[in-house]
Amino acid sequence: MCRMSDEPELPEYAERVLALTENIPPGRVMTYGDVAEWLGDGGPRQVGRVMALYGAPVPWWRVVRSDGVLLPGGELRALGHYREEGTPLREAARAAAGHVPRLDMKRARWDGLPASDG
DNA sequence: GTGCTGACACAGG
DNA sequence: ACCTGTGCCAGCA
Repeated sequence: MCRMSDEPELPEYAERVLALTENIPPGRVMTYGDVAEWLGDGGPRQVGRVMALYGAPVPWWRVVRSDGVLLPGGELRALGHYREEGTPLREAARAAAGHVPRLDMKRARWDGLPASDG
């Protein structure tokens, strides 16, 4: 009822983002924009903020950029999980040259449906 | 209110 | 592969 000022949206929105992040099946990923669109609120930047602030306890590596570029600093950790979960990566011969592999968004992108195989 | 910044997205060079 | 500009939403000085 008499809600004088707006509530802090940090737990509300954050919890939804985190819930969806945990909802993402192994071997699959969602983009920041997809998460925002799936929730029907906020934008990719808000999702990014939530992940940066509260994404620690959740599989944050399953939320990536549309480019498929791994997070700077967490690339090694994320890469370990990807290889562990079998997430489709674009591992070209370049990877051996010292380049960091990117995600194969075409196959790794998840639409939010539990029965979605790809 | 204004301006900058950010785990973003897309188009162009 | 690299950088630039624009659009987007929210937080902060």
